[in-house]
Amino acid sequence: MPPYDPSAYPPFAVTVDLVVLTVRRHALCTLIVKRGEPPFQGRWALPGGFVREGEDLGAAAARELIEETGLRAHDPGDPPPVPGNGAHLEQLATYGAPDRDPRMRVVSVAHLALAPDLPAPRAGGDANSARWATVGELLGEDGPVGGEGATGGGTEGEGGPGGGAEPLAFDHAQILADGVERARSKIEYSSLATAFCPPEFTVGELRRVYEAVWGVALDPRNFHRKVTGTPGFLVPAGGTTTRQGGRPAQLFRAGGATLLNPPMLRPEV
Amino acid sequence: MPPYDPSAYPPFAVTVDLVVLTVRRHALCTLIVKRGEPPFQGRWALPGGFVREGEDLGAAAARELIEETGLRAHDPGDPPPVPGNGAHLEQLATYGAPDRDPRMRVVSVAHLALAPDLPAPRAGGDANSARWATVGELLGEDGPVGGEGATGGGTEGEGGPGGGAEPLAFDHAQILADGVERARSKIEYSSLATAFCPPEFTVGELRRVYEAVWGVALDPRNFHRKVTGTPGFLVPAGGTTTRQGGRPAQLFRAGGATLLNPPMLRPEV
DNA sequence: CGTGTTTATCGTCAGGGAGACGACTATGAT
DNA sequence: ATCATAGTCGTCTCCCTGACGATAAACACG
Repeated sequence: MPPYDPSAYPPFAVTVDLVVLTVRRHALCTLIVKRGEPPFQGRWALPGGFVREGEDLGAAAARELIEETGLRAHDPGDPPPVPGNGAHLEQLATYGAPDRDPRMRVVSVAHLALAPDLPAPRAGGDANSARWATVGELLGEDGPVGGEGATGGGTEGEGGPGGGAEPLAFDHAQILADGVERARSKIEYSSLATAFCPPEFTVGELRRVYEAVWGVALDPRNFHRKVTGTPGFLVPAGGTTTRQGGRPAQLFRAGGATLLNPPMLRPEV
Repeated sequence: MPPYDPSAYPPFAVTVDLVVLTVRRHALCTLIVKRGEPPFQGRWALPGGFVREGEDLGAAAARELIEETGLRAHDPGDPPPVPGNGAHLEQLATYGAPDRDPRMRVVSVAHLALAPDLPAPRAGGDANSARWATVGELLGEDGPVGGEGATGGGTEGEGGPGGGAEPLAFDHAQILADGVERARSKIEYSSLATAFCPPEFTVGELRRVYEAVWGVALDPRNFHRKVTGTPGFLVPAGGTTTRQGGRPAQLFRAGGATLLNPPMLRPEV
């Protein structure tokens, strides 16, 4: 290696971008914000921002998450003290193609956040510049889960009605795709799907999370056997609820186990 | 978000660090280089260097890999045209703690490379400033595989004889640990273990790779049944070899499958 | 040249987990 | 009362895995 040369330290800007996933109305959704300035002004993008001096990467991601959603992140290591409105946050990957930002050389450390369903997004006070979009809408994955699927309801807000919407700014479509794939694969072998649920939830609610993230229908009986039979996955919370209609369901809380062995199997094809 | 402020773009240096793993003498080994200048002068570290202007992150990692080992990286996407001396290379994670480099703010995008056994390391022409070290030696994992284990042989070179050696520079011990864990988990559900093997290899050689990476002993009969029974994992290469002694073994080549379903199960406990 | 050693490869058998699906329970809606 | 909806328990079969016996084909010795 030649001796160090000052010209060997080209300056970079470092940002964090967030793939914030949640499950809303049986569909996997992600938070997007409307860009207020060039480049890509007026286009939708993943939330994010510059890493500050003296700020750790994970801290920058957690700060952005709070700014955009109010969610407090908890580290993957320690179990969430109050799983209430905390989100799982982990590093996803880093994107640094030389031309990914026309202004300057920017390296973005993307993070993945999994959050329970939230009332409404807030974008630093600006209301309609942030929204939840279904992943299928952004990535062109057309394939509803079962009957009505993701395009149901009626208050779909803006965006294209049927087909794919305008693509995300920068390389954010790729980042989103990577984040979704990470989430889809990680709920297979970890208990991370509970991060999409409120502090107390039923087996059916957890199953609907899996169905929304994977985009498949699961057998309620086999799912129930699997999750209740995996030690440490779920612990009974005591009560029951009937908020889904039908027979009251037992309430559970996320157990201490983080790795599922054997894993949940995503149905093939 | 407040309007953009030039002070919000603190300058960073961006580097790539490499966790190059291989299997040598039944032990999982990684490439380390001796630092020639401060900080951590004289200490061992992972190979790496600064990302150049206009250079992609993956390209920088591939360039460093060639500089340090002569190995050409092939992307995970396309199958290696000639699996000869090509290495698997993928992004691992990014490390950017504010104080990880005392000189300046440095964000390092670590990459993981898996390579077949190589004759000898070369460090940009400097011979004895690079070496293969066993992962157990660097991370303090003491637990030989079966009989003699990793500390066998005699030409162990420099470094501490028995116990743990001097810790790696910077946060490279953490990076190495993360890379090893990635490799250990990824050979479970992918055919990546073949990246440790020469272009043609036997089932026994592949089994010894698994044993070295996981640090366990596997049943040869069940392993043989598993890998030969998984479609697309191995394709017969035609010949046989006896380079391991004993009955001649059939030669195989890595098949097209990249994901193993069901996965190879790492024995617990 | 036989014997032991080493490695490869084929078979067998029992146990566990998962998919498919039947049956029953408990609530609200009509 | 009846139906629709959801939850929960059981059963059955198939496949995979782990444990392990047995055979095959090379080499190293005497």
